[in-house]
Amino acid sequence: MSVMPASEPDVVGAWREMQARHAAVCSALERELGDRHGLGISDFEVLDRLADSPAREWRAQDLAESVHLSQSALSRLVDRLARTGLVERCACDNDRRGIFVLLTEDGTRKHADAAATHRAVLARVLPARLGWPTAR
Amino acid sequence: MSVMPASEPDVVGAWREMQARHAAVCSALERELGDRHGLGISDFEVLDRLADSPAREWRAQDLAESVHLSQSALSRLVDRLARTGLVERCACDNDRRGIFVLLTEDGTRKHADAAATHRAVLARVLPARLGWPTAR
DNA sequence: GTACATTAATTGAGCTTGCAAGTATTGCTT
DNA sequence: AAGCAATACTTGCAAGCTCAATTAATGTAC
Repeated sequence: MSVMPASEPDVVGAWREMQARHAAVCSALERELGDRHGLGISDFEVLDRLADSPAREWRAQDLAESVHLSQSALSRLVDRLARTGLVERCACDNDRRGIFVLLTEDGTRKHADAAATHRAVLARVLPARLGWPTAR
Repeated sequence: MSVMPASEPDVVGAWREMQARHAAVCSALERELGDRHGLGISDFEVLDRLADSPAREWRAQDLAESVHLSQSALSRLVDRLARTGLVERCACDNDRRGIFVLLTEDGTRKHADAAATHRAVLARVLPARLGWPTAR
């Protein structure tokens, strides 16, 4: 089967395992964040970045990079979050091309609730396969 | 900030790192498999499962589970691959609800070409971050 | 052997995403 | 300061995905 020298790590096997774990975590997060809080994964990630920040605000482009989305996807995601009142767009006076995205009070509460679910899901399903340094 | 006991592994940090790695690998694979072979990631995964199999054929449902897609996504994916002649649908006589998906000659060649790119990309970008047991 | 639940695949509808093009602003070069 | 490339965001559009409903075949209970 394998043509690769035995000294090479099985990079394809590692990738398949990572895909499996990633899919399992995403599907669990999507379901639980969705059912319990009405959030998608990307929604949560954005709220989470904003909540991490002392000022609770980020430049749109930095946010996009941080959550691994294209600028266009992030723009529409912010639309949706703003429409439900969880974030606000805010012009930035230094550079009037850019915008700040900032967490509202509602967004802060929503994030606090969802973060508990998020951690619980991760703790349950992330280490649930062999091969990962599950610690302790 | 963190409310968790210090003995717990940083599951959120591990998840963020995994998302970053996953995104990097997917974007590199998407670009290179697309540019060089006209395949998307899911396309390649399906061809890869078929090529692995001694009979070069799989039941559609097993394929869906193996590549972490819904039945409907797989059905349409097989449509696309069949339309370009890389796989064929084949009724299975035991259970006439099901179908076999089987790799054509063209599909076999396409897979062999693409697999080289696939391994090269994985070897380049998968271990390219710290924290993974990248092996000796 | 007829009715009913279950399973396999397909189809319809809606959503999220990325790419490419468009708009507005900034900054560099002359 | 005028022109032009680069940057930040938004919008049009097409691709791919999931969920729910549908169609077809199987198996089970009576």
